[in-house]
Amino acid sequence: MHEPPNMRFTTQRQIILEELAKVTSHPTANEVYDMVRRRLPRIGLGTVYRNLELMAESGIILKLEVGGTQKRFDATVSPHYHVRCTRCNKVDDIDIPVQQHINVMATAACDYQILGHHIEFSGICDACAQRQQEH
Amino acid sequence: MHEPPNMRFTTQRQIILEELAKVTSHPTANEVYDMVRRRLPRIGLGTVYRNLELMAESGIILKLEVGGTQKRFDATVSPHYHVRCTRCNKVDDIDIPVQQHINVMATAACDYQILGHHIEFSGICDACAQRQQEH
DNA sequence: TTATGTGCAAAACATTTGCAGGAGT
DNA sequence: ACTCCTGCAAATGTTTTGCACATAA
Repeated sequence: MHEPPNMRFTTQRQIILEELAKVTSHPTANEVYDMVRRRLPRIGLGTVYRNLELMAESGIILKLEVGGTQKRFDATVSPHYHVRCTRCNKVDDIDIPVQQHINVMATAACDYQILGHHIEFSGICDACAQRQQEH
Repeated sequence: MHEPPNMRFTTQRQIILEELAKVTSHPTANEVYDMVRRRLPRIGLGTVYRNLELMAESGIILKLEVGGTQKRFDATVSPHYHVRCTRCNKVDDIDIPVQQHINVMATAACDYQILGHHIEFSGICDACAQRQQEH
């Protein structure tokens, strides 16, 4: 495909990555923008989008195209899946060892050259389930 | 959750569903709009969006929130997964029998109440693979 | 008759892009 | 110096919404 482009080590890039690595949530571009703006008040939203995109392309971070309207970003690159709460839209990691198995089955089941996959679970998170019980 | 609302049987609704059922692709709202407009030239794009949303909520059709910028719709409700070509963005069905297995594993692996899941494979479709070979 | 649905246009969002100046290498 | 990057603002693309009129039940 593509070699990572000749990427410069700018303050903006560094701080975006640092802020993303600080959280275990899976923030949207706008949430990253808010976090980064506390340290770099003059940064532009476009810069955040451009850098998240670039870093995702070169595999430094993960871009999640999960349900909902906005894309989300994740500093954890190692393979894992995601659960999204259908009530509050929170996204969490989930780790089940089926990666290989599923790719093999998929390769057998269609005439695509399978490159990978992502599983998105939907469910109700603990907090939302309890809120429901309280009534 | 929710009961299907009291839904009327309108011409627009019927034709949207008919057109969606005609194709095996997974059209975007705008593509559905184009198909339907051949038969109902005065239909509004808003109407198409409202109806696709309503029918998805009541389980008549499937709304796919797959990678890419637009949502896609599918008249096939029975459980199946999807492959998306990373070159041309085409989406096809793929059927592998791992549904149960995966839900059970996920339930054990997190504290969400798992409701379901979707797998999106990414790969290169036949057409794009051949185009590459030709050079 | 009356709640729901429709067409139209505007609004709301999310994301991308053009450009002139700024900063890594 | 020479690119690549940034801030800003405007443009784009997708989806939602307000409203007055139409229509299914």
